[in-house]
Amino acid sequence: MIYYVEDDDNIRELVVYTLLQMNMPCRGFAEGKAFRAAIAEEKPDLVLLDIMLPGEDGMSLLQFLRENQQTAELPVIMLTAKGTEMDKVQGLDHGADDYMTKPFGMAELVARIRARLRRTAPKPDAGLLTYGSLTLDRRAHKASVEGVELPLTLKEYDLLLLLMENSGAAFTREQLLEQVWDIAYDGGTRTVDVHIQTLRTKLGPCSSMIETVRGVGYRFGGGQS
Amino acid sequence: MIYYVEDDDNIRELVVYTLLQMNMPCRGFAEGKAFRAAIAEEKPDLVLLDIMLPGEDGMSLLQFLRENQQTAELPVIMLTAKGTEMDKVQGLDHGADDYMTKPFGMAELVARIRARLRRTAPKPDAGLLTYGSLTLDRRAHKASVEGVELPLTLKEYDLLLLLMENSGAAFTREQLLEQVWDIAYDGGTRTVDVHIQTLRTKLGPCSSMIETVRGVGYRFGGGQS
DNA sequence: GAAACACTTTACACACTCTTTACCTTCTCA
DNA sequence: TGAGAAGGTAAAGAGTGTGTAAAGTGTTTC
Repeated sequence: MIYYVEDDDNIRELVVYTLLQMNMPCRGFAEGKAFRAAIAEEKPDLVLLDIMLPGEDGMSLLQFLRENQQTAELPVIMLTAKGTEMDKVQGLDHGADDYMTKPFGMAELVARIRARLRRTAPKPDAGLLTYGSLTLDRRAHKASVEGVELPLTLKEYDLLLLLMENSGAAFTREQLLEQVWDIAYDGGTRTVDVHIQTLRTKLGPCSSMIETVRGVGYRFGGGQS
Repeated sequence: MIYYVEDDDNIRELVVYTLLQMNMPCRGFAEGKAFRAAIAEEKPDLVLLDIMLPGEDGMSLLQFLRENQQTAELPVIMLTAKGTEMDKVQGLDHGADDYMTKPFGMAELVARIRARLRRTAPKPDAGLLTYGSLTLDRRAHKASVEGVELPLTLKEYDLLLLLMENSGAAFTREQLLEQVWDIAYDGGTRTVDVHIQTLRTKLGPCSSMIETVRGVGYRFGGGQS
């Protein structure tokens, strides 16, 4: 959610409309009071501030945001007609993350907003593969069922990882040997079967997630992620 | 430390000189190759990139930075003569954090650099990493268990720091060698194991915080911070 | 120049993991 | 329904990885 404080109705509505079009939830405020009230209720992901406002100006709103712990880290972009270098330096040094002068291009505004949000966006669960109550954490290199860590060995982990990464896809024993073991298929070995077996045992309630594809090999899950 | 890639000697020297005046350590590079070499040796806190360079252009340098885990999070400001809105949008969407067009004012550049660094700067208490009764103080460069200082050697400290900074993440011996020792994996060496061993001994009651991930390497803590 | 210290290498033992083997169960198709 | 094929399961030997101690190498300090 983006909050935008701007007293000029035309500009405000144009920007709000554009952002909504770009799939960026957004609320406009004509002056500081309503903005403060909204901030108290819900924290946005980013704030766009005009500097020259009737009553309380943007600079003091910025200061207000920075002084409160809850909002001190919010990305703020100043959006204003005051365009001298002094103004920009002052805005940035007061804690703004970016400073754009009117008239500004919508595409650039959106790009700058994205650049800011990119930094604050929570990392996309880096390396977590989840399927039902089974979770595999690549970062920590471990798997768990219902929050309980599974004591997987290296090959078991690699095998489960490969299967989960390609959930729904069936693998032949040959493919599994090549990708997990890094060796060429050497004919009749039951190694894969044995590892699948121990994996299933350790998975407990989730053991049925590894399905046998008779005559072919194995597959993880039904297909939905 | 700030790295600045710019082929125009006059501009580069002017900027470098100004930044140094402002007490911002800075190194200039005339082209991508020297820059890449420097990056491999030491990571800067921020990168200033010109787009139009002889040989490899700034955009591809930006991409290079973003693709490598070690540099993916570095703040990057593009600094260029290409000033159409399209150029800016392209630069920002490729992962730049800011985009300034020449000619730019030095004061504004410095203000924008400060704004970026403000975000990445270590938080006031970020010098302290705590996990249970184990505390590591980066500022003082020492660690303690239950308030008692541990007599760690340099490598032991670096190793513990890396592990604690990435609590919950599993590292291979190879990664540890590269990041703590700054050397490429040379095959069968047990150096890491030995250091982990001495670390564990010194950690005493906290020795179990360093977990062995069999077949992979080591991991600090269970994952919760 | 010797002592102290940090770091690396080496060596060995133990424990765990992997693979093989053998036997059993289940499924398929004539 | 029965033979053969495919997969499940258990156990044991082979193989590998890690803990640990101790020796070796290099650097700093006095």
